[in-house]
Amino acid sequence: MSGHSLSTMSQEGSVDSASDKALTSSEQRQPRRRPAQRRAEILEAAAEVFARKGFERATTKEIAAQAGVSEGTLYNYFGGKRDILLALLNQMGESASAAIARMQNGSFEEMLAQLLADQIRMVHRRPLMILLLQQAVLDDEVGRAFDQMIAGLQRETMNQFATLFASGKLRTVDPFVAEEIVGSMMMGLTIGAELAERGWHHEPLSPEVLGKSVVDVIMKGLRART
Amino acid sequence: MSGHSLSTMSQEGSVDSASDKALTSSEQRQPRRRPAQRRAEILEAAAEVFARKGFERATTKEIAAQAGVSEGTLYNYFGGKRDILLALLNQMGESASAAIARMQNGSFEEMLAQLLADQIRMVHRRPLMILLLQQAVLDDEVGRAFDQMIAGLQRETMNQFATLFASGKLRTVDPFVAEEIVGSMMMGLTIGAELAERGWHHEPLSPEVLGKSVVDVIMKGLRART
Amino acid sequence: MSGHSLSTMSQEGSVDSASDKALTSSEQRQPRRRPAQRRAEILEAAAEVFARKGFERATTKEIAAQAGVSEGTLYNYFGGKRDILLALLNQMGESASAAIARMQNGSFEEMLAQLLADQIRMVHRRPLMILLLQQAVLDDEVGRAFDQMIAGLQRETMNQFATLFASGKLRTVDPFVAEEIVGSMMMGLTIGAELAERGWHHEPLSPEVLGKSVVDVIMKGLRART
Amino acid sequence: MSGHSLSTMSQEGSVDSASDKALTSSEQRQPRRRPAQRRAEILEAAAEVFARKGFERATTKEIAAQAGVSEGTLYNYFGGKRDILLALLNQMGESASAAIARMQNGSFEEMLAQLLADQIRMVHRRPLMILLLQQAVLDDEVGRAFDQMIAGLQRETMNQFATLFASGKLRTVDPFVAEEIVGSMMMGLTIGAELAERGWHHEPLSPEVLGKSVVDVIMKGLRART
DNA sequence: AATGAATGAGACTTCATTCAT
DNA sequence: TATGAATGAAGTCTCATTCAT
Repeated sequence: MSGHSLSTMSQEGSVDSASDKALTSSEQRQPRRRPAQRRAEILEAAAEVFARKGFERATTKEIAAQAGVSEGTLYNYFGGKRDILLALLNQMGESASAAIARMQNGSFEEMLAQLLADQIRMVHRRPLMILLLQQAVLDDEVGRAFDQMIAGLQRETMNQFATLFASGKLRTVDPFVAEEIVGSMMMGLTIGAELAERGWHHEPLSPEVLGKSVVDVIMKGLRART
Repeated sequence: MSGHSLSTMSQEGSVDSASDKALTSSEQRQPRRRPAQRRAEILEAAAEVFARKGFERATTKEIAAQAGVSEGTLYNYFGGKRDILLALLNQMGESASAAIARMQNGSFEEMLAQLLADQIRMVHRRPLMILLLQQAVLDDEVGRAFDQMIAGLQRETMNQFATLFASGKLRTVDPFVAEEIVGSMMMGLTIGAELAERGWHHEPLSPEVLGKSVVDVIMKGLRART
Repeated sequence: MSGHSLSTMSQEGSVDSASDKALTSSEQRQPRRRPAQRRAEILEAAAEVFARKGFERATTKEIAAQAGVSEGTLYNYFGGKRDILLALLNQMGESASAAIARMQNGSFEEMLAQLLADQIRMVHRRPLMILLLQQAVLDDEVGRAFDQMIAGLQRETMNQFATLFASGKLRTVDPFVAEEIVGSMMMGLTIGAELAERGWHHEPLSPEVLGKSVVDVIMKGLRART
Repeated sequence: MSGHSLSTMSQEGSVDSASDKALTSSEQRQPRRRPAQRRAEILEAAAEVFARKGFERATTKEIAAQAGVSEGTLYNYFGGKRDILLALLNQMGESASAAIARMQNGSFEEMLAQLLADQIRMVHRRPLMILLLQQAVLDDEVGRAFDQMIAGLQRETMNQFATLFASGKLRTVDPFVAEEIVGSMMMGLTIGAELAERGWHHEPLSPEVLGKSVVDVIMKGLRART
């Protein structure tokens, strides 16, 4: 995969199970709360606002309101708006790593299909891929964090490709081209999923069906004999 | 193609053949100049600044400086910053349409490869795909313009797929899935090309080679018999 | 003089003659104006607000209001609040230099008396010495500018002392101590003048009388034979 | 002395003899401690932070950290940041009074020299004179406290001057001018000492040497016959 | 008595847009 | 038509102070 590929950052799981988040704004003052939980709430709120408004147009005021805290409180947990984005990115990176680690069993095809499905689920939960791409490209530090987030995935697929090549099961395709194809496909489908999630034209295809079909076509194409 | 696909918006041709494009800001007073040319210069400058700073962070001041005009002058040609982006998008849409119209000859494979190569060239010239995606998603009017830009391409590929299906040359794959695959691949490769253009990790692959290889793999995969 | 001495920064003269400054706030929009004049008006307003509120408590809003412009306009002329202070300091430094250059004639006593009187007049016009001391001590860049402002004066008095010593007209006092005495006296009187200007206890003494008396005492003290 | 003169606020003595003063912030939980001591620690910490950052830029957070307590605790001992400054000022005033009371023996010259040396030592320990001047000028209540701090000194020197005049030992100089000279000299030297303490240019002169020389020159100057 | 999370007013600054020249 | 000074709304961030624990 070639740098722009993407990861399997899925279920954060642990963090935002708190369903009592929505204590919107009526209390005088937020009661004390476990800092880790408050932090997670802010991240969740930020994800929501970022997805809706983009990074620049998302205001700290709105993030705070969404999180049900005052604006100043944000700065007790994060250095600033940009830091919130970075924290979000790291959080996503960690769950991506966890998801990859959790996988490692079936065939290459199955693995790819699963990665793809994870991507699509992730984007369903947090349609932030386009925003992250944009910020990664504009802000070096975000870029680095974004890179790191996808590094594991990239390493994994590359390893698998190496094995397949060694076993002669792929026809003569430049392995970098193969990598590029798979990576681009993932990126493209992820973007597509985000657009679908946002109501762009078509029904979102089921992650499982789509993942399986796409991988099937790609792998058939890579294996085909001339 | 499924809504998020992308187009062949390539050579604007008309606009920047002018070799005096790089008149960044030195002239004392803009000599007489055809308004259309002035407009094109502003668009060119805006594309450059948008690519470098993103939409929100690009300031009208910087665009004006890059175009070698004063800030006020921008408003003699465009309604505002957002209008400049829309104009840019329309300009790109028009050249995409022109490119598609110019094409229509070879096989489906050749056509796809050419579309892909066009995309990559376009992104090389104006690495704005990520920005446009982001703005399209955030701003309805940009979204509509973006959609329109890719509509022609989408229609065209869909037609071709229909023909292929009718001729029984594709194996049993849901045509929407096929469309999704091709569209996603294009989107993914375009994003990849923009990232490469911005120095992201790998050498940019040659548009021609990449286009051909990718299309070959995809079509083989779509044709393969079970 | 020993580093903390101070200068003869007096009449800016040219700049703020504009008596039409007080076009307080009724117009829709400030008409165009010669930038240099607008700049000087802002400096004048800032001096006034700084003197009244101190640096930190002076708000850009109040400076703008005092100058009769909008807040944003400040930033067309200066990089920020701190830059306004630096500009003020430089302006004062320049008039101090000019005042010193204009002087160079009479005896050492006359010169000192004149420097002192200048100081007191300066502080009468802009009671900013205490503020400048504080900021010079807290902010390196202000410190440097402050230093530079007094460098000329320091050099001048040191030269004069050297001459007096060479001619044996001063009794055996460490020249650095002499310098310290004169410098401290100037600083102390300047502070005293600022306090008086601010209504601190006593009537402000006339610059001329005070300058003459003080210098007389000091020089008598320095010349006295054991 | 003329209002702006300054005092001999020297060794607080009682307060910080405690050698555990430097308990910056390491203890886990403040063990039992006499409230008066805790108060003194906070004042000490505040002095340090005020000297380093100025009054406005000193944050309660930093003062608390420096004192090794939590922010909230500050408010158990003081009404607020401003109150801490006032308490500090009063503390300094008290030790100044004590120092004056302790003195009263030698000649006028000796007394002046000692006052001066005290000043310089005080500023060495707490370089806050400039800050206090600034705040005294901006805040009426601080101004009053500052005034009170120097009132004793002022009274004392004025008395001495009256005696000297009565004895005909001073030549015909307006007693107010004499007072102004001595007061200004003290203020000037104190400022100079603070600047030196802060690394401003020259080596700090020894308090004793400087005090003696300065007083010698001044008194000679005041005594000189025409 | 001590803590430190929460608050929110208000500071500085940016920038798209307007409009007198 | 071109200019760029002026505007002011809105954004990010700071920090003294409060108060539940």
